[in-house]
Amino acid sequence: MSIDRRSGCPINLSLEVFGDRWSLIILRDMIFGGKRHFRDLLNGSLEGIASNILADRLKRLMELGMLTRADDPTHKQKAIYSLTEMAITLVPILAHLGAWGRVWLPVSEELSIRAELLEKGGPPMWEKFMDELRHEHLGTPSDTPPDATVRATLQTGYEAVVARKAPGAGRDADA
Amino acid sequence: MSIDRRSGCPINLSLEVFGDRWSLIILRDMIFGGKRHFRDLLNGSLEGIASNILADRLKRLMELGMLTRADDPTHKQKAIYSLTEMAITLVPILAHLGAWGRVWLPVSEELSIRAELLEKGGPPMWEKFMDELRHEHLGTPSDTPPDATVRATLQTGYEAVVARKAPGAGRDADA
DNA sequence: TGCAACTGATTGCAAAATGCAATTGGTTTG
DNA sequence: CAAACCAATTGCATTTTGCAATCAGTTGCA
Repeated sequence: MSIDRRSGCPINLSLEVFGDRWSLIILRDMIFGGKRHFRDLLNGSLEGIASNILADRLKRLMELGMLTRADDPTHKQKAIYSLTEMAITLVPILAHLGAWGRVWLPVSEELSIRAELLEKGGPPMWEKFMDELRHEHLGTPSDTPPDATVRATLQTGYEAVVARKAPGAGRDADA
Repeated sequence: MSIDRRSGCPINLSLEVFGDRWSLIILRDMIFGGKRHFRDLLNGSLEGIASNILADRLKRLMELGMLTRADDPTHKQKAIYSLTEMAITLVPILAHLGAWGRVWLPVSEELSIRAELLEKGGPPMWEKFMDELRHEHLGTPSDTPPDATVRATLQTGYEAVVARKAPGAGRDADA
C-alpha cells in the first residue's frame, strides 16, 4: 500500500499516486459525478469497479491525502467521502486529459460531452468548478455557492446529448 | 495487450493508454530525455524498468499509435523509436502533471527543476517544445530547428541545480 | 581472426495485483 | 419482524508485474 518512491521525479510521483486503473476513475466520479458514498461509487461508475478494489483505493487515497472520510449524520453506517484541496487541484489535469482523449481515442459522444464543455470553458470555468468543489467538500463558508453551477451546466449538456440520441428516454442513469 | 474499452469516457480511455506504472515514464524519457533506443530507455531512467516490461510497453505503445519503430541505418540491430503526434500532444498534460506533483508530492529538487521551468514557460514554451519534438521525431522539414531549444534550456537548468548541490561533480548521468 | 561488449529482445519463475462472488455485522425502512 | 441497504471483508482463481538469466546476432578493437 501507500507510496513507493522509485524516484523524486514529479511525473513519477504523480504516477505513483494515480497511475493505476482505478484511482483516477474514482476521483473522476467524485469530481464530475458528485459521488460521495461507497455505494454510489460502486454502482454508479460505468466501468464496474469491484467492491474490494474500491475499498482498497479509498483507503489508499485517504492515506495519500486525496480524500477524507466522515460519518454521515443521517445514517449511522454511511460514510461520506470528501475531496481534499490536493484532489480538487486535479481538475485542470482531468480537463486536459479529457481533451486529449477526445482527440485521439474512440470516445463515445454521451461520455465526452462534459469533456468538450470543460475544454470550451477553459481555465476560467475550471476555476469556477474548483470553487464549487471546495464549497461542497471543504465546507468553506466564505461566500454562497453560485446558482448556475458548472456541474449543472455539465449535467445539462450531458442530458441534451442523451435526449438527442434516444428521444423519449434519458434523465435516469448517470455516468 | 492493447485496449480494453471498459467505457467510452475520455478519461477512462486515456487511463487505458497510460494508466499503468511504466508507459508514461517511457514517454517522459523519450520526450524530455531525448531517449530513442531500447538501451537508452533501459539504463537511462532513474526508476529502473525491467527489459521485459520495457519491450512489452514499447510494443503496446506502438499498437496504440503513440510510437513508431524504425531500423537505425548506422547499426543493423539498432531500432530507433519515434514519438507520434499523438504522443507529442501529451506535453501539456505532462507539464500540468509535473506542476501538480511539485506542489503536492515530495519531489526532489534536481528532478523537478525541469517541471518548474516548463511551468514558468507556460503554453508558449510547450508549443515551442512540441515543435522541436515534431522536428526530431516526425521529420517535418518545413522550417529549420531553432538554435536555442527548449530541451537545451531544460537541460541547462537541470545541470545548474546539480552543480549547485554537488559542486565539482555533475555533467554525467541524465535523469 | 578472435573475442568482448553491445544490440533488441525472450524465457522462467516468484510475487503481487486484480477480478469475481459470496459473506459479514450492523442499520434502516416498510 | 423481515427485506433492503450499509461499508466493507474474505477466499480463491486469474492476470500482471518484477527480477535474473539468457538469446542470437552485430560491432569494435586487437
